[in-house]
Amino acid sequence: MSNAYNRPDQLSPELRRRVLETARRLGYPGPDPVARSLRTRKAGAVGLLLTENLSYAFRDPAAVGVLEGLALACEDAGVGLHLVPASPGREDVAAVHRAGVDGFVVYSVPDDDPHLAAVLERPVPTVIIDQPSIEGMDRVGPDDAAAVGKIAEHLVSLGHRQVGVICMRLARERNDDFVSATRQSGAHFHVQRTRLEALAVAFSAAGVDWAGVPVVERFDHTVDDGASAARQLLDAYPQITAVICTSDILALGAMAEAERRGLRVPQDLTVTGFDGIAEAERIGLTTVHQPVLEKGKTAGRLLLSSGERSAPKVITLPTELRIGRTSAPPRTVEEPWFGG
Amino acid sequence: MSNAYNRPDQLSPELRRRVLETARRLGYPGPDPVARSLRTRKAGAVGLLLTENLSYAFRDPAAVGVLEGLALACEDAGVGLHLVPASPGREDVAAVHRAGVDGFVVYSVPDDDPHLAAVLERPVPTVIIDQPSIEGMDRVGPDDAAAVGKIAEHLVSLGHRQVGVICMRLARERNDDFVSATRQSGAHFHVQRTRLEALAVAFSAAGVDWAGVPVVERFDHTVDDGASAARQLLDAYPQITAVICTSDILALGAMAEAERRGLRVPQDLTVTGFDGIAEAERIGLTTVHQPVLEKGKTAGRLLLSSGERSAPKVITLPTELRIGRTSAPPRTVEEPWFGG
DNA sequence: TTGAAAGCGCTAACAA
DNA sequence: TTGTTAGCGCTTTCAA
Repeated sequence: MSNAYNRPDQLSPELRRRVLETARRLGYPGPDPVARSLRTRKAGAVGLLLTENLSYAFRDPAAVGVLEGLALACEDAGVGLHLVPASPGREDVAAVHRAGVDGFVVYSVPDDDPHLAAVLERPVPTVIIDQPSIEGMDRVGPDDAAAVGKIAEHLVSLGHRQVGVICMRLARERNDDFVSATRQSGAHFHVQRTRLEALAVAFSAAGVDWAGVPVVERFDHTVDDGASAARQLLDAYPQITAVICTSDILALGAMAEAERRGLRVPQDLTVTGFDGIAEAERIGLTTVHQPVLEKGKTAGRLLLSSGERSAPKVITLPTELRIGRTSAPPRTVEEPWFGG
Repeated sequence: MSNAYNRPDQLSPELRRRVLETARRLGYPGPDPVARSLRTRKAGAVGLLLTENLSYAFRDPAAVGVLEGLALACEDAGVGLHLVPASPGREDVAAVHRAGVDGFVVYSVPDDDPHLAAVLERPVPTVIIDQPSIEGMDRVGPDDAAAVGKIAEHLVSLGHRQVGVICMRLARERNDDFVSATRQSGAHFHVQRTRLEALAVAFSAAGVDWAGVPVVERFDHTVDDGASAARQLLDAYPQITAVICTSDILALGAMAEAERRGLRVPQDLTVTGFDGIAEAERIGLTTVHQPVLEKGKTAGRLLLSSGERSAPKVITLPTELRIGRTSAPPRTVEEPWFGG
């Protein structure tokens, strides 16, 4: 019987036909996939753990690109992609335990996420995209430090010394405010921490006191939050000549806020992003482009080929500084004894 | 043992602790989700069948919105969302058989899709979004005929009589060309067929001979295809005053082509879309808005509550005509004996 | 070539 | 309160 469905060549066509016809007549709906999975020890699906709020994830083209790439890799391999229900608030880890999958892709979660811990307890291969960075685990992501270094270099060479930073959340607890040095160095999001550290290194090297550089954090990753962060930043530090954002989405918000205040970009204010989403390209945002589709694809392929490896693999994807129309030298300060 | 994991209240905390600790010491990774699913007859996941090419699906905000809504509904219910690997070309239906899910959501597939047939053979509840429309099955979608009727009415009242149509694919076979009457009426995509029929009814009522209205079809759903379709349409029928597109994505392409030809919209050419995606709103496209997020959410909830029903349910979502800056009365033809 | 049976790992019902 | 066992539906091995 099983043979009729799975091994057509192992029995006579005539018998196969008869078996299948009888099965249909009896209302047999075909082999049960779950029972088959139990027996064959193959679920035929890859789990995706994503603890960002879905509404923000689906509105960020960079995240959608990763998702698309992963879905493409799964499609190529003929396996399903199982989105694990998990949101930042919910502590319900059961969904991770319940997921019938052959492996997990973890996309951009904090190092202390309980869902992540649950994934790591599962006896299946796991690939991490972006963060966290865990010793001995497969990971795919850009070289954040180098990428941000390019941005910093660009700004320093333009002459910017008074800069401000807008970053995504640094921990699971909300802090829509300025960030202390402690919070920066203790950030649970590896990507954000690395980017801030790289900025600190680069600007310190240029003679800027990093302790004096304001960093504003936003929990939610939306254009509006980018705008409100820019407002908070510029209200407190109007002398800032460049706003460095750790994502294009936040940078789009900063651009909107600049316009609202009547600041021309880049003449009055320089704004930079990170990711290289289509809309950023369209408006000419100075940013770092990373190949998000490739990131998802690579992670999927890495996971699906993980049987063939023993040593953990970390794949670093290339990034490219894209200088657009939103960065320029800072405006020369009018000397007071010259002006009116 | 099972109780220790699943029914903490059925045994003493002390015993539970001891059992769990011993389990950990022995390297027991927790209950196997597949075996559990087999036993409980619950997979804890919803399947999503989407036979559109992923690259196009993820680039269309209307599709992403549906996906997001569905994912949200699943998250609320604590069940996973299983993307079934299926692309338009691939005839490999096995993935549908292999998916360990408690039900399917089918999103916008042709009525003769083999994957769809495979889904319908599975003994699990199924909800269809948009198409196909199958008697006796749960379905969620807008009233396409009424929605397109509003567009047609709007154009007729503006005075348009010479119109052209750009539509998405009408069958699984590629036909990037003009559409014959037979192909129109025999279209395997219910949504497209309905929209064309509604246009035929409305324009016929306004005294326009529908047989004389050119309809151009595109297999791939991209902005570029919209542009090439507009080119084909306007090259052959330069007298057209309005281009009706069955999606915003196609309309964006038509807009680009109009600009390329030096046609001002709406003075020289009226362009309309369908869906109401954010970018359409941003550029002021005249279109019909449909609540895509709600569509996905509603479908998910409908599926997850399908145990409580017996009669099939068809849910029609509201649509709204949004008149933007891309529609205006046709340019008055300069009478030859007046002009130069 | 065809049929029979063991057992995948779990849960739920029942026995002690 | 705790321990035992049948059986979910399949695949695969082995016997006929």
